[in-house]
Amino acid sequence: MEAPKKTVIIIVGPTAVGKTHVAIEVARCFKTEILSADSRQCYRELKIGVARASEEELRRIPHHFIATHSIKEEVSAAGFEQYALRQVQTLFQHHDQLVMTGGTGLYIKAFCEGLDQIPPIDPLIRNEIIKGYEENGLSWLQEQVQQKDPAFYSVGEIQNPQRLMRALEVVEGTGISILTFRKGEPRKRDFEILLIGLQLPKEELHRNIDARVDKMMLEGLEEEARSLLPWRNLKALQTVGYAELFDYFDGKTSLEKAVAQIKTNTRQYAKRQMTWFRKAKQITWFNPRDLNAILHFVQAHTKLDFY
RNA sequence: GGUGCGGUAGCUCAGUCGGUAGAGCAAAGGACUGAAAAUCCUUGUGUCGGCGGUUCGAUCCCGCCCCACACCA
Repeated sequence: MEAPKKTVIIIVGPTAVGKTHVAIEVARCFKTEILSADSRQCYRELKIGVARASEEELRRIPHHFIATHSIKEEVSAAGFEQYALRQVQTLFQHHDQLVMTGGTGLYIKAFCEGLDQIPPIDPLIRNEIIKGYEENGLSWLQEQVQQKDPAFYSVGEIQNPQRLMRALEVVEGTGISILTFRKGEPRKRDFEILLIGLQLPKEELHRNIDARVDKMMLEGLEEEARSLLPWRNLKALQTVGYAELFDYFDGKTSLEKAVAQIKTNTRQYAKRQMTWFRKAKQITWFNPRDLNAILHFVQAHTKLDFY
């Protein structure tokens, strides 16, 4: 008899839809562990504002990539891919199924299909580019890219500073266009992937978001944000729930308005997540309250692999 | 009660020296390969407070009314 196929059950969906709860129930059902795919919950300094699972939940089911990094470290989609693949190999030694959950679509894509390999870029180059952009603005960036990587400039998003800066650092660091690295061919993985999407009617999701933001404030988000104020410029703190409170600390708005802004920005974030996930055709969608349906679905699919 | 200022998009407001209007934000849709809770792209939205008058034509000018705010009494 063949060994059972290893499967990663991936649970995706917009923020505040109820991924954490469903993931824990699925993991409990299979007596397995959870690998988070969340670009902000991996930072140990961020807790309330990123809706990290509770201490009790984390104790009940082992989690990975939660509070494992510092906001001072550079975490990226490519870094996550490496981390997650390594983690999965280790965990598969004791489990046939693993649960992955998170709202960062790019991280999940990186895990499932892999990103194209691009050589590491000297941080000095990156810093010079950031400095140049901050001092000279978008038009300077555009001129640089147009000059050094005309191929990218003609097809890329030339209004998007982040894309331009990446293209620029790659040509400067490697001597060739970022386009030549982009094969876009999905990598083969030696395990099965089962994609589950969680979805709620928009009004209900918005109510969840509002309620959760209010709860975060009661739990002390303001203090958490205040303690992180010195690091506000780090990439990890370009995050909904913190950036708005920094504005309040600056005296730019009232606390009430800052909280309302957090709710609005969270709704916009959830919308962007849905835009991302909707185009992934392999996802089977469920209402997070239909736990039984989800468990049956998972069971049916993992059992098939035993034949 | 009087005087002043205002009532224009879901919100804040700009504007039309009379030819039925526009920004920002919100919203909706989309993109996404080393910042992705980031970043970027696209797109509406209207009895221009109500009723009359003048005019070929009024959101704009005039009259009355309603509402809001401020000041005076």
